[in-house]
Formats: sequence, C-alpha cells, structure tokens
Amino acid sequence: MQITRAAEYGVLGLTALARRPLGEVVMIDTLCAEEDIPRSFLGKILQSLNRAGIVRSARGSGGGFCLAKEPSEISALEIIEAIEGPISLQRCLDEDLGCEHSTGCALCSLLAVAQDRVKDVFRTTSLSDLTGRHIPNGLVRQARDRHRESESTPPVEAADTVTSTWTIN
Amino acid sequence: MQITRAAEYGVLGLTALARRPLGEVVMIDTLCAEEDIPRSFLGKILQSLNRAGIVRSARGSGGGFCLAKEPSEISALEIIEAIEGPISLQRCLDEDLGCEHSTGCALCSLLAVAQDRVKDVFRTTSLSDLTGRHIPNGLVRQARDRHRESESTPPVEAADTVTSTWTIN
DNA sequence: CTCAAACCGGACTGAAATGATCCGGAAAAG
DNA sequence: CTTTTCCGGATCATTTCAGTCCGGTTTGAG
Ligand code: FES
Ligand code: FES
Repeated sequence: MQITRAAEYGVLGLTALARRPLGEVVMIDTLCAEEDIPRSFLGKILQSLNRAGIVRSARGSGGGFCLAKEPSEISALEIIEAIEGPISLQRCLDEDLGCEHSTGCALCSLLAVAQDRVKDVFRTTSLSDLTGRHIPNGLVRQARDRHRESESTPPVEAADTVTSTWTIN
Repeated sequence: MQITRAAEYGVLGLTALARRPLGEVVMIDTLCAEEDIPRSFLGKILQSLNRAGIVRSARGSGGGFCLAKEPSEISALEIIEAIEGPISLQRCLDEDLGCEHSTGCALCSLLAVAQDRVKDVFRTTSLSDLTGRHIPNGLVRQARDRHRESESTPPVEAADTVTSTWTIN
C-alpha cells in the first residue's frame, strides 16, 4: 500500500527541474545533489520519464535533462504511472484477467472506488503545484556550505519563510 | 501500491461470517471452502482479527469463529488495518520520524491527501455494505455439486445447513 | 578525427516483504 | 483422557524493491 521510492525520487527530481526555466538542461549529478537521491537510481528513473515524454534527454558533453512540457501541464498521475506503471490497489483491478473470487465481487468494487479517489487526487495535482512549497534539504545544505565557505557572501533567502499550507478543493 | 492478499482474504472471510446470523460459530475449514482461501493462511489472518476484537474465537470441538459485533458496526478500514497495520501511502506519513527530503515536503502533502481519501472510503464502508451482492465462487461450486449429487442419490440432510444453537458470550 | 562527457539500457545483486506452510501446544467438549 | 479446534512462533519459497555496474551509444569540443 505504499508508493515506491522510484516514484518518490521521480517526483522530487522533477520538482528540481521545474524550479528552473523551461528548457534548461541539467545533469543527473546536479539533480541528485539537490534532492539527495542515489545517482544511478535517478538515472534509471529519468529514463522512464524520458520514454514517457515527460522529460527530454541530451547526450554528450553539455547534456542532461529538461522538462518536455510546462510544469503546469504535467500531472502527478502521469509522473507516478510513468514510473510505477498503472496505479492499481489490487490485482483484480489490473484490467486484464478477472479474479477467481467472485463475479460480482464486493471487495473489488470497494477498492475500485478507493483507487479512483487516489487517481483523482494525483490527476488534479500538477508539477507546478508541487514546486512552490518544496525546499529540498540538498539545496538547504548547499546554501549553508556556501555561506560557511565565504562569510562575505550573504545567505540565500531563508528556507523557513515559506508558510503555504496545502489545499486541494 | 496494492492491498495484500492477507487483507483481501480477511475481508472475504468476514463477508462469509457476516452472511450468517450474528453469533453463529464457524470453523476455519468451512470459511476456506466457501471463499477459496488457503486454510492455514486464513487461520493466521483470523488470529489478527481476533486480537483486534473484530471476531471472537472458540477452541475445542464445536469451536470456530464468529463476528464480535454487528456487520454494520465493522468498517473496512478496521478490518484492513487490523491485518496490514495502519494504512500509509508513504514512509514519511507513518507518524513517527520525519523524512530526510525536506521540511515542508510537497510530495508528502500530496500523498497525505490521497491517503485520507482512501481511508475515508474504507471508513465509510461497513462489512454489511460488502456482504449483499457478493456471491463467492466457493459457494457457487458447492451448490452445483450438491445439485449434481442429488440427481443420482436421494436427498440427504445437508450437513452444512445444521446451525449451532449456542453463541459465545 | 579523436576523445571525453553524458545518457542508454540490460544484467545483476542484496535485502526486505509477501504468501504460505508446519508443528508443537493449549483449551474446550464429551 | 481423547478428540477437536484454535494459538503462535518458526520456517520457507517467491517476488518485489532498491540500487549498482558496466559496456555501448550519442554528442560536442578541440
Ligand atoms: S474479484 Fe478478485 S477480489 Fe474481487
Ligand atoms: S518528507 Fe519524505 S518525501 Fe516528503
């Protein structure tokens, strides 16, 4: 009943991309450093997102990844399903072969409803909804390190001034 | 992102109990036959449900299980959480230690909303809601077998129609 | 043209969760 | 005292998860 780490990392990695101007190409290493994600794992995940048309990749020197569309055009559902495959709360809801338990199964009906609710939440949340309020620890640490390194440089805007609360209508 | 088989079997087993008058004691074997569930697995699951106060067990000959409350008083959420533990769509929502990613994490907020929706659906569905339209394959097969048998042999007093007359206090 | 930078993608691995079984033990009925 | 039935801990096989590795391919710079 849990989202996988791959999906978690995927969403987080994309917020890092979405924090930049659309089209800016960023290397995996940069994204990993910002979001504290194992590098080779994020590589794999970005491959899936590339195949799904959510990011675009560029090889060779100067290469990396950028978003393929506006963050507001990318739903959390797209992202998660690109990584984990279709969301399904139960094997019987997987759209291929029915279950052995019963023809008009009450359990399946219940789980189908729950599954729809989840997908609704994910579908109606875009990447841009996720980007604003999220300040990854990786970035915070980088800012701190920069500050400690040269006392002359003023610190970046404090992370804890962000106070927005979550609402989904 | 899936419910476990244990939870699935648990709900199904309880619908089998709920199909009977409250307080009727049924053996594991009977439930397994009706719902097509591996016997020793259902045994384990019923232990959890017993500890959670959803069913009551009776040992010794004539023993078995019965519901501890009215089916309308048992929510799907209760059942599932008794078996799987608290529902959580992500480790950061597990109510103990926060996550390493970020203090005001957007992903967690999103998943918290989705999780609430799921729990709402489960909470507002009772066992009696599930019982009505569910006709397990096990029962269907038993009916078919009885019918086929009675074509060749005179009808015998069906053993499984005998209802015990006592209840667990 | 050559080389280094960067992603591609399949094979692989260790660890954990899942699905299920087994068996000795305890309680209740007869 | 014996049978029946559940208890509960140990055990086990399989699958999934989380993550790594490495040779291959593409690209750009010099
Ligand atoms: S049909 Fe498979 S559990 Fe409902
Ligand atoms: S704090 Fe853990 S993913 Fe949000």
